[in-house]
Amino acid sequence: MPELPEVETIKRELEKAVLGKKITKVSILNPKVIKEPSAEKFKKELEGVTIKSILRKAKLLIFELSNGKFLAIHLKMTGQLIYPGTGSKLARVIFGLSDGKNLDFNDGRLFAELRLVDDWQKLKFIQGLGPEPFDLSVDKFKEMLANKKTKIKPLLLDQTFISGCGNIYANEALFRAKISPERPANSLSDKEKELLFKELKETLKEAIAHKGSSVDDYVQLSGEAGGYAKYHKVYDREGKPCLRCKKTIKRITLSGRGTYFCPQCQI
DNA sequence: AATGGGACCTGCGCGC
DNA sequence: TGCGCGCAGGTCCCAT
Repeated sequence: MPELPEVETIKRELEKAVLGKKITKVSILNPKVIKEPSAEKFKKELEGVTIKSILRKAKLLIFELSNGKFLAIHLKMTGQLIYPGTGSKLARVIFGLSDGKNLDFNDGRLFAELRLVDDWQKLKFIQGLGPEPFDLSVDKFKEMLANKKTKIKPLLLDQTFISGCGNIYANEALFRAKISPERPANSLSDKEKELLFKELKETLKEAIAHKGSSVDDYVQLSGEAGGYAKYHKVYDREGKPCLRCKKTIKRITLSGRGTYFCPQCQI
């Protein structure tokens, strides 16, 4: 489900909603989503602790807890955090809080991963992450693309290369930079690399400002939809006219992911 | 080394 | 109304 802007939205809302509150009860409705430690330990070690801070690293949410541990949540495709909880049939873990309300963790497809760990920085996923676009200089970005023969779009989705961008925003950034998703990364001119880098950051920033894109399952912490989907210029617009040149938007599959682009103005 | 396909799962929308 | 199919925002693993 969510990419960097969606996870950032949830992070900011969690800070307002649950910071300083105690987790009084953990109800595990489907233990499949708990990757470590065991479901029993997970419950035992979380009950009674206070939420001290909320962090985000790429698409990973991290709760810093008063017992020195960290709860790391990756929402993957369909994970949701909802507060106050509503007891959806897709709720997999329900955290009862000291304010009498629940924080629900929902996940239709059961891809999401919850981990209670001593040190989030040691997580394999974290160790493999490339830099977020906001932590990169344009020069470094250009240098990173220089030796890459891979198609640019799959490269933008490679979290070990650059982290935080997912399928929607990769499509959007390439459209805005007028670059074909199939171009080998090292074939981009300096100007194109600069433009792509700028558009990628701007797309992510705009998406954060609108509290994310509600496509399929993503919602804000309150359960409300995010507002950015109506500003998408190319994602999910197959068969519709390009907003720049009116040519029909095409959909292809690149490394297994739906890829939308304008065959005329993205070159 | 890099790429591609399948796996992990469930639910939804579509065409028939 | 019901069924089967294709599709889904992410990541990991394995084969080539």
